[in-house]
Parts: sequence; structure tokens; C-alpha cells
Amino acid sequence: MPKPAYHHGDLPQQIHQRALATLREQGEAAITLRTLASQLGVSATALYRHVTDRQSLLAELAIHGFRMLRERLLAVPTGNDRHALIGIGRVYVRFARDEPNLYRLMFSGHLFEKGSHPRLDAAGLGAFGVLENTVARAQQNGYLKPAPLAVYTAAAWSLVHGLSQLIIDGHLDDPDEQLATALSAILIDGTHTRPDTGRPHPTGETP
Amino acid sequence: MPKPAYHHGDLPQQIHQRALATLREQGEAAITLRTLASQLGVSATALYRHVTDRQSLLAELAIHGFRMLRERLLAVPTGNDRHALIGIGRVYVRFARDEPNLYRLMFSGHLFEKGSHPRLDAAGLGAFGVLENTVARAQQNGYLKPAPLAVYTAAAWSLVHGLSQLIIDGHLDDPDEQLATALSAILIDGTHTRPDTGRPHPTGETP
DNA sequence: GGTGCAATGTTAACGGCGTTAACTTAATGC
DNA sequence: GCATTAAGTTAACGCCGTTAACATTGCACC
Repeated sequence: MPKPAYHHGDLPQQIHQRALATLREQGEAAITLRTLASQLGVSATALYRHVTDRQSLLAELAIHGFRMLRERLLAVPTGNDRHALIGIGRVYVRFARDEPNLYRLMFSGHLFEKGSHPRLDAAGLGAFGVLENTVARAQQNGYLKPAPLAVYTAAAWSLVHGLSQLIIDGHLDDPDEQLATALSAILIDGTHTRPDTGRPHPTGETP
Repeated sequence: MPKPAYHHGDLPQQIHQRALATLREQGEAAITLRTLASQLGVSATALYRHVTDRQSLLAELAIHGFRMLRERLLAVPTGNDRHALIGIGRVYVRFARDEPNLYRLMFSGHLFEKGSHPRLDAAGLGAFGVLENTVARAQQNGYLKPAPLAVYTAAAWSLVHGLSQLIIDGHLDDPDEQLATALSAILIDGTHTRPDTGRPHPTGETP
């Protein structure tokens, strides 16, 4: 077995892991450097060797969250446009429901002065890009009406983001993801060009 | 002129006003009872005669916000269903953009354990009710397809709430409310039954 | 293989916060 | 006029993030 590196072990990773656990269990406000340090059996100021700030630590967690979200979105099958779009919506909302505190942190804009954590911004774009690609592909396939891509992606993102927030804050209930599915479908049915529901990989034909 | 009541004057109102101003200018985190008290020329603990908690004070501000939002939404003309729906969307998003910090507070679910501030929940429902009524009316008028009202309201709320959040957090830009309009229209065009754009007060006819 | 250096960790301390307790002052009700 | 009670005060507790000054450990290099 590898003997523990340096003094403590891999403090950096342990900080991250413990902070993430606390975030999941008790929310962002419960993350304090002092208790975090004591849980790791280390003095409070030791953390500052590996973390510049409480903010930076939170930003790191948010980055982790965006990467998780991105991977989940990437796992949605893309063969059929409609299924892909609805799948993205469902998986997005499911992620928020599975990780409410993490999701809240990721989108707590007041904490992260936009631009002060470039890697965070990049991670956010990374996740958003998957959604954007899905919409773009559906449009290129002719499944969505020709309209500015930015408008469709904004609509899709707003819908799933809003629904996620409302669900995790207890304003809406969606035990079986019926809402997520229905809302995605409503949006799509207002924007697509064909009434079909399952044709994979359309090759240019238009109604 | 009325001489100042009691010791200080109307501390309760002044607390509320000053806190609201700080919220608007610097965000929720900047609201501290100590600086608030010192700004009002009063000791920190004096506030506790009029406010049970920092949380309660914040809840009060949020309530105020929901009432403001409600009034703005009520001012949207209702004569034409489509215009009413789009108007609701625009006004909603405009409110969030006008009062980003207040809006964030209103929907910072992690601060207000749902149920712990009944008046806040009521105020939230009050604002939501306006949106719900608008959707319900459009549906009764036959402008929206018959579908569960809860689904349509959830869709509408999710869309405007998500868009608001994304805008005030800097993820989306919408300088001229074009996005708010376009997104509302997209959602409506997927849910309405008639292609008309301006008939006021339909009286039961269906296509 | 000793040694200097940089990485890592520690204690002490500062200023700020929300909040409680105990006490003082002022207005009101009878 | 006087008791009651509302309104405000000071002192203090415990927590927090963060900085400064100091101690220790492992590694690179001669």
C-alpha cells in the first residue's frame, strides 16, 4: 500500500470530498473551514495551504457539479431528436433533484462574481454546451423550425432550469418526472416541424 | 408634524426600509443586523424588539417582494389571451431584472425552510396565483388546448422563473426583453389552439 | 549523507457576525 | 402618581473567515 504522502495524507482531496459530503447533507451554509478542518483532524489554517478561499472551495465544488451534470447529459441517447431533447430535459431535472444542494450552489450567482472563477465559467459552458448541441443537431436535422439557435437553447435551458429550481425549493412536485417530461414535450411540440415521435436520424426530408 | 413616537421613532419601518435598500444595493449577504442598527443610530440588540431573527427580517423583505411582483402582474391587461400571457411573462422577467437581489432572496429556498414562514408562502402563492389565473382564463376561453392546468402553469412558471434566474446571474442577456417575448411566444405557440394574434374575449367558438 | 529550501502544518490573534442575558429608561394605563 | 410594560443599552458568548508569525517535515542537491 502507498504510504501517506507528506504530513497528513492527501489533504487537498480530502478537503474536497468532505466539503462535498457536507454540502450534500446540509447545504452550502453548513460548510465552514473550521469544522471542515476539525473533521479532518487538522488545524483550521492548514486548509489555506490548499485552498485560497472559502469561495474558491465552493467554486471547486460547483465545477465538480457542472462536470457531473455534463457527463450525465452526454449519456443521453442521441439517435432520435425528440427523444434526445426530452431525455436532456429529464436528465437535467433529475440531476437537480438528486443533488439539490449541489445544484443550488452551481447556480447561486450571488456567490460567484461572474468572471472571478474562469474554470467555473468554463465548466458551466461545458454542461450548457451539451444541451446546446442537442438542440442544434435537432435543428440541423430539420426537426426544429429554423429560428435563432440562441432562442431555442435559451428556451430549453430556462425551462429545465426553472423547473429544477422550483422543484428543489418545494414549489412544485414531480415525483415521477411526469412534469419534466410533459414540459419538455410541450416546448418541443411548439417548436418542431413534424408530428412524428420516433424517426431516428432524419436525412433531410421536410413535410 | 407628528413628533417622533417613543424613543427612536418608527424603528420597525426604518429597519425594513434600510434593510431593503441594502438588499437592493449590495445583496442579501450584506444585510447584517449590526451595521443595520448602527446605520439607524441604534444599538444592535435594539432590533430584536421588532424583529425576531435575521431570517424573519429577510422573510419580511421577501414577502414585500412577492407583493410587489403580484401588483405588477395584476397590472397586465387581460383583454386578449395571447397578449395577457406574453405580458405576464415579460412583466415577470422585467421584475426580476429590475430587482435582482430581491428576486434572488424571494427564491432562495435554502434560506426559508418551507412552512417556517407561512406569510411568506402565502405571499408567494399570491403572486403565483396571478399567473395561474391568466393561464386558467386563457384555457377557459379555449385559447389553450385542454390539458391539466397544473401542467401549463408549471410550464409557464418554470420558463419565466428559469429565464429570470439565468438573466440576473449573467448567463443570458436580454437587453430589450426580446428573449422574454420570444420564449413566451414559443411556449404559447406550442399550446394554443388558434393561430390568431389579437382577438379579445373569445366567447366559446373553437376552430 | 548532510544541508538548505520549500512545502506543509500549528498557535495566536483580529475583527465581524448573530444572539442571549441582565439592566436601564421612557411612555402608557389606571 | 404610580406600576407596568415597551423600547433601548451594555456586556458577553460562541462562531466564523482570515492573517501573521512560527514550527516542522520531506525533498533536491552538493
